[in-house]
Amino acid sequence: MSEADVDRLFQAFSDATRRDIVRRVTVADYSVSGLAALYAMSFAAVQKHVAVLERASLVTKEKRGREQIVRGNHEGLQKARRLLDEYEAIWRQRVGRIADILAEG
Amino acid sequence: MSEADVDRLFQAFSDATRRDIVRRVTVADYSVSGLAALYAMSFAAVQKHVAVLERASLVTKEKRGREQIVRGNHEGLQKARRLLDEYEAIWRQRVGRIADILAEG
DNA sequence: GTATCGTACAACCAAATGGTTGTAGATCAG
DNA sequence: CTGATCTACAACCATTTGGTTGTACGATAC
Repeated sequence: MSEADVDRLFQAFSDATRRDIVRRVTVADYSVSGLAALYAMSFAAVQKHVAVLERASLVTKEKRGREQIVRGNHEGLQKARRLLDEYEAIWRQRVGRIADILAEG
Repeated sequence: MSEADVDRLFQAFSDATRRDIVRRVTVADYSVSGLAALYAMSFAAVQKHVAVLERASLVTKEKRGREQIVRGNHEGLQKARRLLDEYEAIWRQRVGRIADILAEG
């Protein structure tokens, strides 16, 4: 995963509407217009949010008749979690070093 | 934590320079100018990145003489991880429901 | 066929973002 | 005291972001 991919991933999570979309489509299927009905903004605005989530691999779209069904994509979420886990690991290493120093002294 | 706080948190993570700063200051102490020396951009630009990280609770600053020491702040990182864990939990619930339906059928 | 629905996409706009330079205030070294 | 260093912050600029409206087109309903 490139740095640009990571940028897209966290940037996608940095908007409350998009986080809400991710939650909704993980629980149930929604068409784009079904999602748009939930928010106080235009259809086109929601469409753009979905596109941002799609580029970040947090959501997939599947055509069904004239509708486009949006579904949660576990892949993107897992990537984000693994990344934060790496930072956590760096922290634990630091804490470990400090503990070692205290043990020596 | 407000939605705006979450916005700030993920937005702070959505830039490669800022992610690198977080890694660095978790491992060792850096002054702002010490960090600035690492990147091909102006001091002021790095200063702004540090400010973004500070508002997101991913970093703290502490004055030491004329320097400002930047340190990693575990609090923000933990918050981010917990948030992603919530999304993961929603996923597991979904997978569980599907498994139940399959078991019934 | 015609009207409607769901979607895509372009054009536009205001505000935020990520960068710059320049100025000014503290603090430290000599 | 003087000069160098570290930081803060304002002003500015180009690009991106998050929103809007309008247009066009495929799929569905009647």
